[in-house]
Amino acid sequence: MLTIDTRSREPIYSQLEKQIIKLINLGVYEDDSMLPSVRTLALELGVNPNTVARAYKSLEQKGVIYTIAGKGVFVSARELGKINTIVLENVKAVLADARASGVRRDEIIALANNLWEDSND
Amino acid sequence: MLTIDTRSREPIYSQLEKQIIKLINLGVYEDDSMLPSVRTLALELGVNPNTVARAYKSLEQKGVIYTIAGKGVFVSARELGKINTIVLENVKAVLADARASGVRRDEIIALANNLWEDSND
Amino acid sequence: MLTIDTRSREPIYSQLEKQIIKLINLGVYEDDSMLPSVRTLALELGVNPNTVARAYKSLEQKGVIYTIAGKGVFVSARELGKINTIVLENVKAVLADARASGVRRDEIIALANNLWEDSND
Amino acid sequence: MLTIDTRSREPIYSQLEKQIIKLINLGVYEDDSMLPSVRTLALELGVNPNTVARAYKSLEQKGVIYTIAGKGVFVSARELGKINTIVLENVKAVLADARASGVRRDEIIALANNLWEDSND
DNA sequence: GTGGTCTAGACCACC
DNA sequence: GTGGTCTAGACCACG
Repeated sequence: MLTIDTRSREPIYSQLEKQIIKLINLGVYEDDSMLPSVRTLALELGVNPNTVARAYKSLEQKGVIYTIAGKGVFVSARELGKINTIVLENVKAVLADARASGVRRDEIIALANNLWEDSND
Repeated sequence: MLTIDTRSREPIYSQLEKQIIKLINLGVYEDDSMLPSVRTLALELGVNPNTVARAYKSLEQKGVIYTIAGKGVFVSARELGKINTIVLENVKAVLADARASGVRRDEIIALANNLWEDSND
Repeated sequence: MLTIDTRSREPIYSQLEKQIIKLINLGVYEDDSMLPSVRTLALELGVNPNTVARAYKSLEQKGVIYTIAGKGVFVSARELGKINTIVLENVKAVLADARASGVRRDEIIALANNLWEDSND
Repeated sequence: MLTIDTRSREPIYSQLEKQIIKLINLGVYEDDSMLPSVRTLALELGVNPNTVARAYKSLEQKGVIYTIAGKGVFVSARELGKINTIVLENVKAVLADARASGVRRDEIIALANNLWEDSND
């Protein structure tokens, strides 16, 4: 389910964060269900447990998951698009950057229309 | 003209790259005009000359500028939105990711309208 | 009567200790009266019997309760604010720390008034 | 200046956080001055650099310090008792605990008066 | 030089 | 079994 690209410049813990957010958002991980344990996921991905723990901890601070020491890590009840907000913050930063580089609004909109062309939302 | 934020998380050389791209994109630096020398710019911004050199080198690899040894650094002739393409590639990747996480098109458009609200393009 | 929050960061056995101390302090559990058995309480709270036993053992070491093998667990005769002393030791250490950090007395008093605002003691 | 107690149950990184907050609050570390580097402090205290880095990172998230990668860690400009607020949060949690254990308000106030007896604030 | 990331272990507390 | 803390290293990016 989860995959990482060790050759990417993006830190592994950051890749994990994004993917877990995605899976929660898509409903693959349901509310209050337990996520893979730190050790299990680390073994599965071939990375160090510390790296997985770091991703989990960061997500906990964002309120996406909660941990019970000695029990496991669980999905927080999803509040009204809370996770969406997190994802959009990232997009916003990139768009602000693009704007600062001289990109025009219609270029962004064209890009969005292109990417979402086969969907109705 | 050029400013940097030493406290930002973004590397200085990267900030420089973006700003120079923007200025070229806006026509402030015209085709084949000379950019400030490494030493001049470094002095002006109070940063290490190596940092400026790095930004110039990276821009050269992207085909945005070219250097003539002993002469200076110059703006490459702008081909149809070539620079834009570079910037937009990054945006596209992020948007594709957002879509995969369940973000809707209208959320992106709202974001774009918000960021460009005080401009006409 | 006793409740625990399984999601809290505080260990369950510790939550139990505090609550039992409170109930004794308030006179709900009177001197030499018997506390619920380990098994009963564990069943009632839905926690592991080991966890309840640990709380009881800790309280016994503090002299708050005593056990008679084969009989049950009982409340020790309360000596003049003995239990309070245990709790207050912890508070004192934290307050001393706060003072060393530059916190003023009136800030502490305001905090206390705030927390006890709906009570008369 | 900074000391740790490796025998304490309190995590080293947490001890460091508190002490650094204290020193900043007392003005020992001034605004925008650089804190000891991760490696330096780790060597000085005889702990692992990761442990010091963890304390710094946590303080950064609280807005107490800021880091410039490759440069160092610096004290954030102190805003109106912002740090005080952090310290008081800790006190508040302990007092709430004490209240739940049956401690009365006047006991806390007596304790405060006792600790601050030789000061006028 | 600085901080950031990561590995490969270890021991502990909790349940 | 679980997560939390910590050590002793390593390599990288930045300036």
